[in-house]
Amino acid sequence: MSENVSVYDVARLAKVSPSTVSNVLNGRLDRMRPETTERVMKAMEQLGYTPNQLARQLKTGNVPMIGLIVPSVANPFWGAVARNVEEVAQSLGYQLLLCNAERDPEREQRYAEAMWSSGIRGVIFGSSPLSFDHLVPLAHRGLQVVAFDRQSQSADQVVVDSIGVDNTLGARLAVNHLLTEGHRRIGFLSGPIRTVSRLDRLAGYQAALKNAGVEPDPALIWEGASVSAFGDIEGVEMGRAGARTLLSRPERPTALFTVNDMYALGAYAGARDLGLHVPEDVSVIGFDDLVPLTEISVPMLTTVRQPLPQMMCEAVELLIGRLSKSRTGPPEHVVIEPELIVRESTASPISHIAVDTLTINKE
Amino acid sequence: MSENVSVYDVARLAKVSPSTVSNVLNGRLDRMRPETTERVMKAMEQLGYTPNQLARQLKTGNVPMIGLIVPSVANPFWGAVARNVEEVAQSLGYQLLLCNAERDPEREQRYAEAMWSSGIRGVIFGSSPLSFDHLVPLAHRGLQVVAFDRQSQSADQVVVDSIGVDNTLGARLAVNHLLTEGHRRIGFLSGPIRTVSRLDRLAGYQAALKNAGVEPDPALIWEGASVSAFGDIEGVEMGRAGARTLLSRPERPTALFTVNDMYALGAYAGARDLGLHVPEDVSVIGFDDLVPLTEISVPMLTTVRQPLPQMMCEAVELLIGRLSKSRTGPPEHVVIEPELIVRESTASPISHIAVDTLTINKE
DNA sequence: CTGAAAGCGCTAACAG
DNA sequence: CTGTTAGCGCTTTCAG
Repeated sequence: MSENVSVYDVARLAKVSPSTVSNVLNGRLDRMRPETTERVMKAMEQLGYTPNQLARQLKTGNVPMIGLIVPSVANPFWGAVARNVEEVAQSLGYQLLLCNAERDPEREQRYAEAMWSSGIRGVIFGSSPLSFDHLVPLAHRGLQVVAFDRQSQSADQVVVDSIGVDNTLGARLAVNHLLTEGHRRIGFLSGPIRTVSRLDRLAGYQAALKNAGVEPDPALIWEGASVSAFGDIEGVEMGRAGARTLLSRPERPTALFTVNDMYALGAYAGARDLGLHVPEDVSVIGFDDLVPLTEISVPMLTTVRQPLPQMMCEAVELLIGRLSKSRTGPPEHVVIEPELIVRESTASPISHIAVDTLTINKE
Repeated sequence: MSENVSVYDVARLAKVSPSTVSNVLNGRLDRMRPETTERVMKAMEQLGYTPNQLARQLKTGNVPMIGLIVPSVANPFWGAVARNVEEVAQSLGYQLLLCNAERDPEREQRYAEAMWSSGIRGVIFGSSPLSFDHLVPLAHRGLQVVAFDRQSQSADQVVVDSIGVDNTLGARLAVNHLLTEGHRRIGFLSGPIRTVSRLDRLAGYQAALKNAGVEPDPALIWEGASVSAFGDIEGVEMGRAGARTLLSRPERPTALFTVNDMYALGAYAGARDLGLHVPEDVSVIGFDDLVPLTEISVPMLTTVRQPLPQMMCEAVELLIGRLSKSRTGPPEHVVIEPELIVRESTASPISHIAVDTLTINKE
């Protein structure tokens, strides 16, 4: 249970001064004879010395750690995000402090403040709330934030870097695919639309319909109310409920575009509840491309892919660029093109026999 | 970009001494006049003062943070673990430092050391490697560790608290269920069996068979070799490959017990690849009960549930009990009884019509 | 090439 | 009730 071996102890044993030990620690070997280095190293080993990072951090102000605030890592999507962020942060010499904020601005702020006061100077927000106003004070003090899936709006009091796919485009890709398959009554399934990403996906959905001369029917837009605090994992439940509702309408939609893959999988269940088959009776298309879930679902899910590895890599590099002062200037917004991954959950509404034989003309 | 408001600044403004400010900070209000408190508070606000946790931690040695080392949060199971750990740690005033070690002992050790040197004194290991020998030095210095799903063996050089389900029992529950359904050729599907939990599940599988007078056939045990570093998410791929292999044997198994739910879902795919149906042609039973995946899969997955919320709650309490010195003494091993959740992926091998009409006699 | 000394911001005796 | 003081363990000028 030894605790307290300090540079002084090492110094004494090696018969040098503490500052020399510090120099060894920091690789400034050019300032001393190789033999001195040697002696110091040996002493460290003998004493089982480990540098106290807290002291170092207090002194230098450098805390090699970034924060990641997500709705909930229990959601496979955010789990994957965390996994990717950790991977690249690690490779850049940073550790990851993870927080689940459950989309609660207060919690977000509390976390961000706690991070700031433990020396963390950069955080990635996965939650992408509509406004970052609650972060203004911290941002003013110098907290760097990069937002996932959210560009700061002109109305914002604080500008942040951001990274994300073009959600509007993604939604249009999805809906256009459905449209060219021949669908006209296309439902939109989502939970509370309180994030820009969801807003954008809805906008893209509506735009694509209008573009094709189809008037969006508000009755086909289902916006579930979040029930519990455990929110995210329930995309499945919400998707299921939403699908049941929409598919029970007198003139039911022939296709469902969902705000993410969990909702889509839930929609499968909802359809099944009503004795409907995917894609024969109803096409379903998701968002995210949560491999491997999308590949093992039956039928395999057609969805819009967000290339997480690249995205999170960019995000971390953006952030660390700021932290290391190697990047300054106005906020950057990296927007990535999403890709439609066509699998088995979408088909023509006319007949499930002639599925692939229709002439498909891209918009 | 202000950084550096210290207790001294506050003290000066409030016309008190730094120690008084410190006392306010630490809620020792009984040591001063209410009006003094008032003045200090006002000064803090005026200056936008935030206590520097690093300094406090350096001074007191208390770092309210615990570490969690898992194979990969991209795996929904570990994501759920992280989620639960964070939840209760948070409620006990601790934050969570998360690391993906990819089951690599070296990485585990590096992380654990980094944690130690930043003042973290307790970590939860999800990876549950076969041996904790690599942690001996840290444990000797006083690092508290609780292992998930792994009791320390007598041969261990270091004893740690642990929490986990009775994996042997879980496996027996699963296999017995299959046995009473009438299955005799039951396959075991797993990735590398290098953790006690997997070892135990295998043992339980074998024990249950023997108990029923069925000689375990080594040819029905499939132990996939881990391919990539991204390991865990690939349970699905491995399960698929394993199922294909086992189900292609001349006398193919009529049921598959998999080491976890991801493998089970992969097994679905493998069966499908061969034109086989679950559960008509082959029963599948998993482990973990990854809700909601198990409930939206088709068919819904029969599996052995690990009650994560309780388990992680226990784990964190165990750990924080040690950290706060409120618990001392020999290592504790909390073992929880797993529960068999029967859904739709298991049926009698004889006929898929008579499924539920057999006389079922529990062992 | 190496050492002495002054803090980083906070806390905790111990005096007053 | 409140102030003085001495560090926590490390880094970093600045002298030797």
